[in-house]
Amino acid sequence: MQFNEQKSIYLQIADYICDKILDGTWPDGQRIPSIRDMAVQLEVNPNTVTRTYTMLLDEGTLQNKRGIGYFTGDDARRMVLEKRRNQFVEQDLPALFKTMVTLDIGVGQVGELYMKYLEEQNHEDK
Amino acid sequence: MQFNEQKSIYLQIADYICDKILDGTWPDGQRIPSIRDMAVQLEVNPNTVTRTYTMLLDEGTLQNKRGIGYFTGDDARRMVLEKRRNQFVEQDLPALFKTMVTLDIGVGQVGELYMKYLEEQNHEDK
Amino acid sequence: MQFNEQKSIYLQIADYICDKILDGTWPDGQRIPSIRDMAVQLEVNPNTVTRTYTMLLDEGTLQNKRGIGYFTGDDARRMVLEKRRNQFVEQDLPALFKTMVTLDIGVGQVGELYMKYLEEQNHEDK
Amino acid sequence: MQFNEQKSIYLQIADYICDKILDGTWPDGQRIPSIRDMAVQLEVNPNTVTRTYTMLLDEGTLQNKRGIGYFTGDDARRMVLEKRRNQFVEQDLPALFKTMVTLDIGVGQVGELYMKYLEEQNHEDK
DNA sequence: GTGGTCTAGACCACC
DNA sequence: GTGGTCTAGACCACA
Repeated sequence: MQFNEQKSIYLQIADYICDKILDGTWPDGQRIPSIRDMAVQLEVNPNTVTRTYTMLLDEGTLQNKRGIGYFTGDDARRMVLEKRRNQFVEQDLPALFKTMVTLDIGVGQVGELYMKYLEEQNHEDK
Repeated sequence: MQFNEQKSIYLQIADYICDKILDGTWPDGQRIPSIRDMAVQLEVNPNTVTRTYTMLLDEGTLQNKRGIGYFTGDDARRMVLEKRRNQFVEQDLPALFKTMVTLDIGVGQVGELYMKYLEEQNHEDK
Repeated sequence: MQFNEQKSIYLQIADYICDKILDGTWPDGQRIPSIRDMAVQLEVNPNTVTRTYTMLLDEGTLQNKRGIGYFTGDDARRMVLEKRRNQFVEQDLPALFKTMVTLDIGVGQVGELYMKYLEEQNHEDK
Repeated sequence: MQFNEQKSIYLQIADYICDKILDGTWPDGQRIPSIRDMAVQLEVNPNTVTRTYTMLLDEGTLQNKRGIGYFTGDDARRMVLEKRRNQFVEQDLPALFKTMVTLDIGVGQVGELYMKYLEEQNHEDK
């Protein structure tokens, strides 16, 4: 996996896991790869994965059954969705709007770029 | 000046300077406060300001006359504008779009929130 | 390590590292000493080494794996060679030539001095 | 006048003056511009010119007649020539030779570049 | 363990 | 006065 340089790796792993939960790859209560497997797969240090799992455990996004492994939480999908929605509306959007004002970029232009984006995604999926 | 905890101080100072350049407070080629003055004004260590100035010097946003002081670059405003625009179009927007798709939020809703944002700004300015 | 007084220490450390890369001591992609180790070894402050490493990182001569350490770049040797060659051909030689003209010293004399230099080096190596 | 960023301005002014002495523009004992005039002409701070003049005064390259002005020394040309020759043979050349060895550049290549250099100079002079 | 950042304070060359 | 460099020491996030 390719990691962004501007964000901690353990947080990027958390995003990766939440993506899987959101898109249905890992339904609520599903077992997820062990720390060791995940570390091998993502080519990172096991300590880094541990850090991610611990954080998501504290949030309730993951649960741990001793000696068996890690599982998604029983209400994981809803929680992730809500967390992201809050983050989006309260943090990301205001910052974005501020930039739009500074750069004098209107909603119209953003809308056009969005259409272009959706098109590109479609092409890639095919 | 109040600094955000999530971003390095020296980067926030850089943003602060670029804001000044963008809004016309410091036109192209204008002298800006000396390292010491800026440090006193922002209540940070001179070394931290030095770091910011050096970075912006390397970028070309600032220039430097020995023994005299730092000045905004001869083409500073355009450079900052372009830098921010690129950042917005190539980094911020794609991230936004990805989130919109994941959270199933449409352009319409974002547009409404934008209107609300502009309104709030208006109230604050009054 | 002994440092020259006429040049900044951090630049001399950079030269030192580039020498190691050029002579094959540190092949491309090789891990180099940590900032702390290098600082102890060269008897300078870690901040000074940090400054060197950061500069070479920006150039691409070094690369960096978070939490692990610094490494020579994947194409470090070629880059250093080219950088030095450019410096030589575009800066050093023209300055030399200008002086030769001013002082009315011909290629022949320089050639003789070069031979003498090579001889001396030979004696020292033995 | 355009100044190099890597060398102090006052030293570059000294070089400029020595060049004038060497090429005969200012013969031995000739009056040279006042500090104020030189500063205006070179677009630098008078203090900087003062520093240059003082240094050259100490060396004997310049002399000062109180209330009248600055003059080249009575033996200025020979002194400058000797100073430069020593600098060249004892400092510049060895450094250059070392680089040549490192970069594996031979006398032959340098000779060719020298011919090219002389040619370019000829074109520029015409 | 690693690097990244920040502070405090000092000295220097330079304009 | 200006910036450039260096030291000392500290704290933090990260792997």
